[in-house]
Amino acid sequence: MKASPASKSIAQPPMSDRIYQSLKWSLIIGEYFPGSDLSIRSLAKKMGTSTMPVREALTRLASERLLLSSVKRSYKVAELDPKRVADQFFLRARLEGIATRLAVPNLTTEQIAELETLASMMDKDIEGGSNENYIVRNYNFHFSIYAASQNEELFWSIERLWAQTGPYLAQVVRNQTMPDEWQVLHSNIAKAIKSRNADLAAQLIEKDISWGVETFEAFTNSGASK
Amino acid sequence: MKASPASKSIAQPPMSDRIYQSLKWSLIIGEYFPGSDLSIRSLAKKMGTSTMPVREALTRLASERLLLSSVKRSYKVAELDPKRVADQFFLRARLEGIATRLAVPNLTTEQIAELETLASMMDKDIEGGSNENYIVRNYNFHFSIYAASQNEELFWSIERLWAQTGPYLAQVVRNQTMPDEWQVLHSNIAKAIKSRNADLAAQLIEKDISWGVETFEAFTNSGASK
DNA sequence: CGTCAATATCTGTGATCACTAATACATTGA
DNA sequence: TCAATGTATTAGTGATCACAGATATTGACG
Repeated sequence: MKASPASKSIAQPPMSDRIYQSLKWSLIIGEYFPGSDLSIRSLAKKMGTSTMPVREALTRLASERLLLSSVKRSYKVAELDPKRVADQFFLRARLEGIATRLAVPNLTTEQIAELETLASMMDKDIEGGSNENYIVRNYNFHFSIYAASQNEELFWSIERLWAQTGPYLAQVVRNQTMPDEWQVLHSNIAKAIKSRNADLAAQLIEKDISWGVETFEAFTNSGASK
Repeated sequence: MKASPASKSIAQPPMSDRIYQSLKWSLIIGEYFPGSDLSIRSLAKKMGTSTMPVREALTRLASERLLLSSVKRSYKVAELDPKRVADQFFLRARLEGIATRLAVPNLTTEQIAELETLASMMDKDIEGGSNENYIVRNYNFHFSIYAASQNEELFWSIERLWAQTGPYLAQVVRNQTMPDEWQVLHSNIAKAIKSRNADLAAQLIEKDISWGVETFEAFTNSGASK
């Protein structure tokens, strides 16, 4: 890693990239709700740029199926659709299981220690009801594992799915108290990884994801589906 | 459904979309080689449009990791990288296996009959050495199966991977005679589906994909890697 | 004849404008 | 009172221009 190449400015990434990343992250952590409209001009105004880079960011997100582009009307987050959400969580379970299996032998003892501290902090987040912290730590926990799979395409595919299921998370989880059963789940995953039991770790990860489908069914059956 | 709103034109999809689809298909069928440069202006000239829609198409493709956008230099197809290609084929094998397992119970007898005729035509393509036809029919064969999985996200993920591995195909396969072992492979897949043996079908699909890794290893070991 | 610097010619990026289509709302008619 | 219609607003799309950075070319000098 060498010193900064540019002489004067710190060579920021292109504006369109920054907007793209920012929006993607907002989707992942559930800042946007299903059905939300995202207009080019209003976003451009908010970000203090022209419409061009915003438009580029939105077309990219739509191309990755993270947003919908209605024919001539504004870009929007997909509406909550049972079949679609089920498909996405099914894929997540498979891919994240695969990634975990690949990762277990690769994770260093330092990385596993970090996972353990993260897991215990997440337990505290659940007790304290701080959903915001939990969501970010949950992302970090999972994706440090998936990064260790050392398969970039796999990592990217999973992150894409998180961005797709994020708005669902916003709708269902963000304003609820988290069930106690979630406690120790991530600690157990860390434990399984520590003992280098790839099958168990993958199994637990898939179980962690299955709550999504279950919570969703409970959610739609309760008549909350608008 | 009312009459066409526009008085003269048939409401074509946006130019940027058409360019995007066209380029993606070119990638899938291996028309571009690893390392190829794709400049906005030259493509715009070739397509008879302004730079704008081309630029949009290219940023979308780059966002899906189908192209690379070098810092300030033109967009390009990724160079052949053993690790990367291996990762992609690994993922393809997993995802296409999953899709096949889901698809087998869903495929109608008519669809299976179509798969059988496609398979026999592919056998003839191999005998006749018509790689071009084989490539397109191979796409149709595989993706009629994956469509029957009825999981759009899965379908899309697989198609994305095909677009990523397409240029590799262009480099390695396009100008070679196809090995005889490929014969009957797809017929066997169709047969397994017909007998509703999902496990066997998935196994054969994964085997069909594994040639990619093997051929690649043979290719790189032969010193052909530039 | 070789090396290096100046420059000309690409590249993508971002801003601005013109255009068409779709929505919202008010006006008008029955 | 309600429905149909027309208009104003707002949406994304595409073209054009200005700009900065990277490469390739060319020229001069050692």
